[in-house]
Formats: sequence, structure tokens, C-alpha cells
Amino acid sequence: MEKQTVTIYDVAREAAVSMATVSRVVNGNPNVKPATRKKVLEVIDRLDYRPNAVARGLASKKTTTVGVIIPDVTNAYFASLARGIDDIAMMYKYNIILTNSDENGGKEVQVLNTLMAKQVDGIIFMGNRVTPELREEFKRSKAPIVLAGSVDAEKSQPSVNIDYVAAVAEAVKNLIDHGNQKIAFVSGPMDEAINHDYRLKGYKKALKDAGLTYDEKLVFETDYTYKAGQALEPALTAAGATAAFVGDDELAAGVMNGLTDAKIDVPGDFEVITSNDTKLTELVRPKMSSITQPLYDIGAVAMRLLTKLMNNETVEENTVILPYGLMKRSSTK
Amino acid sequence: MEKQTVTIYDVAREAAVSMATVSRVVNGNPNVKPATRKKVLEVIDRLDYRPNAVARGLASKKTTTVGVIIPDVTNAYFASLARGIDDIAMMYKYNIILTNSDENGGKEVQVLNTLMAKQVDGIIFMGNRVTPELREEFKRSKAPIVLAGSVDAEKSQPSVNIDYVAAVAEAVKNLIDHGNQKIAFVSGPMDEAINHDYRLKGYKKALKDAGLTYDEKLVFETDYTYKAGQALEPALTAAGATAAFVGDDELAAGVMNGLTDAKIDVPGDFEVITSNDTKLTELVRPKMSSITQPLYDIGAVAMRLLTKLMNNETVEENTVILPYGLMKRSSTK
DNA sequence: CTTTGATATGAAAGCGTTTTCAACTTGCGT
DNA sequence: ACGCAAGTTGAAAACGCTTTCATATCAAAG
Repeated sequence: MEKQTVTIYDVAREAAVSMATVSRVVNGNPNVKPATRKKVLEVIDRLDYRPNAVARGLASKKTTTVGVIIPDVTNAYFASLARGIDDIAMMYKYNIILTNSDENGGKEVQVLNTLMAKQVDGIIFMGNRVTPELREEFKRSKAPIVLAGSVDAEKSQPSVNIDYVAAVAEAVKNLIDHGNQKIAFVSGPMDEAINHDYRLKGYKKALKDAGLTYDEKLVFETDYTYKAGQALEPALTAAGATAAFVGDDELAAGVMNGLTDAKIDVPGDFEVITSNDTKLTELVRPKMSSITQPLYDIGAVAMRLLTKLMNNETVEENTVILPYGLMKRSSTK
Repeated sequence: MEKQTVTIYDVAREAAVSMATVSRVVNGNPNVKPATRKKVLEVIDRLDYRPNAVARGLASKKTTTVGVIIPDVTNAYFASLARGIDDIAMMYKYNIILTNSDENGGKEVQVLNTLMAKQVDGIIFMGNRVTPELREEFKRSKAPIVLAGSVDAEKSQPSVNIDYVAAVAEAVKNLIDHGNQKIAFVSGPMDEAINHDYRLKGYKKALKDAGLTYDEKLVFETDYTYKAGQALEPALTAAGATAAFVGDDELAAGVMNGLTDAKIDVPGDFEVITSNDTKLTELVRPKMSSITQPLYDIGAVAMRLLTKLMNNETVEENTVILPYGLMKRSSTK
């Protein structure tokens, strides 16, 4: 009793027209006499005909599906972008194939290949470690690819981001203005372009602008986890830091709570400012000051840009920079 | 200069074999002489041939793609499930089409239809408001559907969950054991089966078991947002509650912070216990006691179950109940 | 009534695979 | 040398749609 599928052929027969005509009414082609359109529509309704998107994809070479490579959906920052992406995708009648990469180069290459095999019309990539192999695969792709909230030092692809170096510089300057001389730079893996080539640069710039000297001992490289942040307290104190810029909100919550647990008052004795302005910043006490980013919009704009690219529209600027801000909450003075 | 795609036909020609043979080696069919397999493999490598999954899907009627309907990726609870789903999917060579529904019935029906149009091999549904129309669509689907971390009062579909009523009952009992007489039940929308038919039942059961009477005034229905929780403090105090069971972690963080901001000591003057055991419970101060759920596993097991269903394997039990626990942290005595 | 330029329609060729079925080889036992 | 089963291969028919191109149809113009 396998459920029977009704095809365009069945509709054509019942409506006494050709497949071509059925196809036309299904696709809203205007070259159909209203009377026959009505007739076909009735049959479609009666038979409950639903076009097979796979067959459609094969015939038209368009799948109305885009691939999205995300480090980890469980990360609030990327999840927000993903939401923006999906909403705009839906608005333009696309669906999203979502895959977690864990920023693992091998997995990324593999995933990219299966996405291409599935003939996605475009790809949105999130992740800050664009390896040469990956860049090679990007080039090979016939589907346009845009980076969202992610940078590639080589700028090999269209992308949408904020100005990370300016944002970080401003955040750090803020800390400096509060009288801090020893400001820690707490970062995720340094082999990620965003940390090494952008945030760190912003950090150094702020230091330099203020006449402070850069001290490697104030740079702390860890992974993006709450635990890692929490465990950082002894090292932070030992280094004599009185403030910290942190590259991820969950990580920042960790360092803040670690500090607090060690009876160090935030922001009284130690200020911390974070980067992503996810919901988390408001949930935690004290609330965390943060660089603000239009998270949802980064995703949304990236997807919008992708639709243009898929549509072969000429696009004025391939790398779009969205505005950032600084939100003072309670983890800074 | 449109990039040229190489097809199975090209490979066949170059290797001087038939398409059928190429297809066999690509699909690992053993009925191929090692020598010709080698020859074909070489050509595939030389031409960089990549099978077109869409054509494959049309011919084989399998897309190795499953649809996932999620209320909101931005919600930590569902995001965790999604991660479990994707990992297992990848393990079984499936991809995920992810769509946010906002638990909106109309959107859900529509999304379900496009998923079916795309010929997904199966569907995982998250959402606790299974409307009759939706149930109707479920039935119509030829692809198996399993609910993950979501209940349908009618139990119309395979699903994986924890025993919500027992879990909530235990959590509330815990509060009662601490001497609380007036325990608030803070819940998301009551038209969601999980709230009305499960959690509330558990709440009432615990009350009854302890000889306490159920008081509607202690039931607070809101939406699942931090703000909503935070705004609840006056009402909570007015009702004379000294403890609360909350149905969502972000919501719980809101009520806790609202209480704290109003100088009400948690857990000293007011205890709160939450439901989902997401990361959030650990980030917030005091850390929140919670029902623990194997979030990742709920997703993973749901996906695993789906693979069996898609494979027409006979499955012993269609509705699987995973174990829950109670984690005492610092928001309860 | 014929011509003409839209406007509607249909036939059929793909799209790139899988799969069925028949046919062809081999190796062996006798 | 013969017969046969097992192992290999290819031809061709799907799969369900879009799209091109030719053919009809039709209203208005001559």
C-alpha cells in the first residue's frame, strides 16, 4: 500500500492538456489562456498534485536550496546568524541545508563537496579558518559562496562582517580610558584569522594609540568555552591585568564568573568587555559590556547578497561591512 | 565560461565501459571485475567526476536528506537537539534541511509541504503544538516523521522524550520538601501540549501527593523570553509564592534575575528550579537547579530512530523515553 | 476573405542517474 | 569437448519535470 504519487503526466491526462501546459500553470507562466489555467488548477486540486522538486531540480538545474556551513549551532553567535539566514532564505523561497563543521578543515572540505554534489544554488560559510585546501574548493565551486560573520585573510570570497579591528580598538580604548594599563587579550585559537589578523590588530592599535606597549604575556589563547574562561582567573591575576577584552561571550561569562568566584569584583577590581552581544550578555550578572553587532542582520544580509549572486545580478560591493557599536553594561566602569 | 560538469556518461566513454558499470563502481556494487573497477576509478579521478545527487535522487527515489522543523535555532534547548540530530545524520550520510517554524501552525504546514516536495527521506519535528491540520499532513506523508523533545497529546507519531510529568513532579516535590507551600508554576503558552498536558500534570501530581491544594493563581503563563520572566517578579510576590518551577531556562533566568533585582534572595527567600539544563543554568548566578535532560541524545536518538524507519527496519518501540535527572545547583536550598 | 503578428499549445528532447534484464564470459566438473 | 552456474557487462527504460521549437489558434487589419 505504498502511497501513490501523482505526476504532472496524470494531471495533463485528466485535464486533457499537455505536460507543457501543466508545467506552465504550475510555474505561473502567463502564456496560458485563463480558461485552461482554471481547468488545470482544478485538476491539480482534485488530484492533490504536488510537483516533485527533485525532478524539477534536475530539469531546471536549480534546486532552490542553499548550503550553510556553521561551526556549531549550539553557539549563540552563529545560531543568531543562522536565524537571519533562514528567514531571508525563506523569504526568497530557498531552503537551507545546515551542517556543523566544528571549524574542522577536513570536515569542511568534505561537507562542501557533498553540498556541491547536492547541487545547491549557493553556499554560506561561517568559520574563520579558511585553509588553502578550502580556498581551492571554493574556487572550484560553480555555486556562489559568501562568508557570514567570518573573515578570510585573503578576502577570496564575498562576505559580510563588521569592522573587527576598529571595533576591538574602540573597546580596548574604552578600557584604557578607564585607567587600565594592563589589559588582557583573551582570545580563541590564534590560528583563526579573526583572532590573529583582526582582533589582535585592533588590540595592538588601541595600545599603540595610547602609548602603551604591547606585552605578549597579556595575550591568552584558549578555546571558546565557558570552562576555559573560568579557569583563566589565576593566570589573569598573576599577569597583573586589571581588565580584559574577550573574543566570545560564553568565554567572557567564564572569565567573569571565574573572577567573581575568586572574590575579585567586576567591574570594581577588574573590567571585562566582550565581543558578540548575544543574549548571554544580559543574563549574566553583572551584565556584560560588549561590542554590539547586528547578528541577525549579518546573516540576513549575507543571504540577501547570496540571492543576488545566484541570480547573476551585478552587485555593487562584494564585501559588506555592517556597523558595530559599544554597549556599556555593568562589567565595565 | 560556465564551468563544465562531467557526467557519468563522460566517464563511461573515457573508460570504454557502459554507464551501468560506472554506476556500479560509484555505488560500491561488488559485481565488477577488479581490473575494470580500477580502470573506472582512474578515469573518475582524472576527470574529477562527482555524481550529481539530484539525478541520483530522481532515479533512486532517495535523497539522503531529512527535513528538520525547529521552533527557533536561537533557543539553546532546541539548538542542542539539532546538534545531536545533525551529528547522527552525518554519521549515516544524511543531510539536514533545517527550517525555523516559530511554532506557527501555518508556517509548519507550509514548511512540511515544501519538505515533502523536496522528497526528503524523513522528517524530524520539534514543536509542541500539533494542530489537527498538522496531524493531517503528518498522515499524508510518505516519509516517516519523528518528534524530538516534543509531545503530541494524541501520540500520533514516533517520538523521543523524557517523562515530563514524572520529572516535573519530582522537581516540584523537591521544592515542597524544602518547606515551600506556595509554589508557582511558570510556564510557556498553555496551548502547547507539553505545558498543559504534561508539565502541569506533574505539578498537580506533586501537589496532590503532598496534600497541597492546587491554586490557579499560582500558575503563570507567559512566552519563553528572558524579559517575560524578569517582569514576573511583582506578580510572583503578590501571589505569595516562595518558590517556582519554570518551564524554560531562559525564562527561568529572567525570573531569577527579576527576583534578585528586587532584592529577593535566591534561594534564601525564593527557590527556583528550571527544566532544560542548557548551558545557561551554569552561566547565571546563582547557578540554576534544573531537571536534567540528555539534550544531545534526544536529538541523536530521534535521528537514529528515523534512520531505522527510513530503512524499513522493524523497531521495537515507537515512542522512546530517555532518563531524566535532577541537578541541584544554587537556586534551590 | 486573407494575411499577419501575437498568443496558446503540444511533441519531444533532454537533465544525470539507477536499475532491470538479457547477453556474454569464465571456470569447472564430467 | 560439453554444459552450466556464477560472475561481468551493456542497452535501454525509467525517474518527473523544464524547455525548445514548431504548430495552431485567433483577433484585428487590410
